[in-house]
Amino acid sequence: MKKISESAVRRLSLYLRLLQEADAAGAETISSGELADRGGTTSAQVRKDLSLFGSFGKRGLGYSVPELLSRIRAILGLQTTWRVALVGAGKLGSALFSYRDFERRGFHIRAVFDSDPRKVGTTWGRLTIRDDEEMEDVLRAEEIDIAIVAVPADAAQQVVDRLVRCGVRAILNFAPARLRVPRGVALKNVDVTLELEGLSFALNKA
Amino acid sequence: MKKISESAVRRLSLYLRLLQEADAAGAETISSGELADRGGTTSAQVRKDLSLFGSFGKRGLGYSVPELLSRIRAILGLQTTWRVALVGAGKLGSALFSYRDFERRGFHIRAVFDSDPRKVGTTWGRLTIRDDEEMEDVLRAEEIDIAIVAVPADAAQQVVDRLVRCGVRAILNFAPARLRVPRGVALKNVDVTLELEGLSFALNKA
DNA sequence: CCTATCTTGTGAAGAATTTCACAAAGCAGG
DNA sequence: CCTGCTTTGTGAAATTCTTCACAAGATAGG
Repeated sequence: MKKISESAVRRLSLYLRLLQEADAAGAETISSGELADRGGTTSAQVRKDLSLFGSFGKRGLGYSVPELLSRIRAILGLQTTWRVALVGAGKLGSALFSYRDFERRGFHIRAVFDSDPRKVGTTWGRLTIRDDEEMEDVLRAEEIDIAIVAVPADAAQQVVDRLVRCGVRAILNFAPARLRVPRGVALKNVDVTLELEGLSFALNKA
Repeated sequence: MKKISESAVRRLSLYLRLLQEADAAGAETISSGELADRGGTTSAQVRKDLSLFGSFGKRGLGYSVPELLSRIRAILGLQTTWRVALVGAGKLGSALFSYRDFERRGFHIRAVFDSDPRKVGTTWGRLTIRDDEEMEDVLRAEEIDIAIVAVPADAAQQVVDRLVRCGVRAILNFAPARLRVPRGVALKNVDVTLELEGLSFALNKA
């Protein structure tokens, strides 16, 4: 299969959200132009992105909202629910844990870890915070697919190494650090400072 | 001046962090190759990125760490401290508020807003949470440069409109929504669900 | 001063991504 | 069934971004 660029995947994710909104608003069909307007891109871009995976529209009519929804869900692998572990039970971990949107979109948090003995054993909702040392057992028992790393930067590489050793193949990292993972492990970074610096650049330039 | 791509700016931000690490480790000079290795890119990319803004290195020697640090800081506009407002005093807002790294990097939170009357008036450290309605006065009094939006998706556009009306020209949005801002206002989105969906795609494909 | 060794800065080549533009397909109305 | 209007899917063109490759500057050692 062709190589799909990261930006194309991001846009698919965006289209998915726009389609959900259109669906909730009762729309039956939607055109590439409408998707483009709402998503801040161009109709040609929308069609190109979709054409990477097949042809889902009807000429003259546009796309069926429910069909395109389910096509994109299938492309993104969102038809199963993913089992997620959260590493780091600090403020950020807590905020992510109680963010209900994940659940709604099929990302279920099944385990929480922290290395601080004062936190280990306390409960968050239905979950008990486990010690980092228990990671291997818990990850395998819970069949975790994806890990979210919300620990300080200087602990992040160690945590990631352990996750990889335990067989986790997708990691979302919030620590401001450039992490090494072996080929075959997907890693995404959310780096807020970096985004703020991007804004600083824009302000500085203007 | 040439147009600078968003990815180039992100990389500069990354180089800055790597340089800070190298500086802390006592390095006097660093080569494009070393920066590339640590940053996961190539030496040619590093040199191209830097060459967009000038020539800061010495042939045969590499770059002076302190000099390159201060050059990149200047490029990114990080020599002043930026005055930041946080809109939304929920869990995420709270986590962002207590993230000490922002302060250290020159982003000072000077105001916190929420629309919930039960939160308004309570204090977070040295700051009192203000009502959204007070935004205009407070933003002008505090000379806010950058706003961080951490409110639910359905409130985000309204908040952004108000911020823009109050003269804010840089916004970091955490709500899962595609927001409209007029030309001249810089907007960055941090969208965790989108990143998770990217991981889902990677897992699904493999 | 001369040679050997680095490493930068940068045109030019190459790759990837986005935009253009249009034939083909579908519908509506007569 | 024909005409007019719409919107897709997609090669080709244009643009943007990355990598290559090498001349030229800088140092060190003799």
